[in-house]
Amino acid sequence: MTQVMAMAEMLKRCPECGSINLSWNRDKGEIVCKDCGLVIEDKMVDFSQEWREFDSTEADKKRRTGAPMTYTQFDQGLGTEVGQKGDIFRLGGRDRNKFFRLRKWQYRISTAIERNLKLALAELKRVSSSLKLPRSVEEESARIYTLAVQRGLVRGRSMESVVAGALYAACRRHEVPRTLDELSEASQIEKKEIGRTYRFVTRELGITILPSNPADYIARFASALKLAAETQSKSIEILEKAQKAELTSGRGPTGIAAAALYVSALMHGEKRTQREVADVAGVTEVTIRNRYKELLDKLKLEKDIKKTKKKRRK
DNA sequence: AAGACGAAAGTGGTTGA
DNA sequence: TCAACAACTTTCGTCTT
Repeated sequence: MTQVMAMAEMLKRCPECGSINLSWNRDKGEIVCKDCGLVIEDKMVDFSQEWREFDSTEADKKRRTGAPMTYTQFDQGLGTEVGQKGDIFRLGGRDRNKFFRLRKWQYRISTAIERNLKLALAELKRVSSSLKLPRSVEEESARIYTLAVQRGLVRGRSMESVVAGALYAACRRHEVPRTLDELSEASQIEKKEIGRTYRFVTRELGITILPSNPADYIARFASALKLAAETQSKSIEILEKAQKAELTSGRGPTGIAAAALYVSALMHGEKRTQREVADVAGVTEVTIRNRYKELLDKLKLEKDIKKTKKKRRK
């Protein structure tokens, strides 16, 4: 018993520096150590169940309205079947005919959509869990997918690509950044295909997506590069300045985030090569260089890193 | 030798006629 | 539907450390 408690205690500590000063960003599925900046857990398990059941009596007491309503079940967890029970025998002739018709339609509609959704949601869960996406995003993407199926948007497209598109859209809406590359990796769908269906689905469904913010990527990239919290917050500062200087519009957000990180790493003497930063950000060194150069002349940051390049002549 | 830098050519997507 | 365009990539040669 004491062992269990000891383990639970350890989980609340940063494995890097031992600090207990952790902050948990539920929406992003990240636990961040406020002292050293390490992202301890961006692999969110499943926090959606708020009680535990030790036996069935207890389960019955604690459950409130049965299974939670959820879009990750094909019928949102609330199956409806027309007239299975005894109700029908209480109806007269005409009503009874109407009833049969309804039941037939119900059956047809549900089997067509249901078959598709069952498969698709299984796929969605697979991809989502391999990307360690938080539950809220999974829900959202399942909702988007369901809408897409109901509007017949899947016709002519592969189910998997629509699933990937829905996931990507959900990530963007929840400001849980995952790049197209990561989605592509997890779903085995080509990047451009995901992008295409993503645009198509969001346009058809009228989903508005805010342009993704480079700052959303910082925490994850910084953690992958093992950069200090100080460096991380500095790079966010840089990003804000860059935004004011209109350096961010039209550029790929990952490139900007990568460049900001690269610069702030230099400034704090935590040198990382362009190659390293480029790899975790999924862009090329060239892009980092371009952004980096823009940051330097537009924001006049030269003096801060002068020590590394002192006798450079134009 | 490895990293940083920049030029040139190619790719995929957006936009506007 | 097509062409112009911007952002980004790939590739490669040169310079710096």
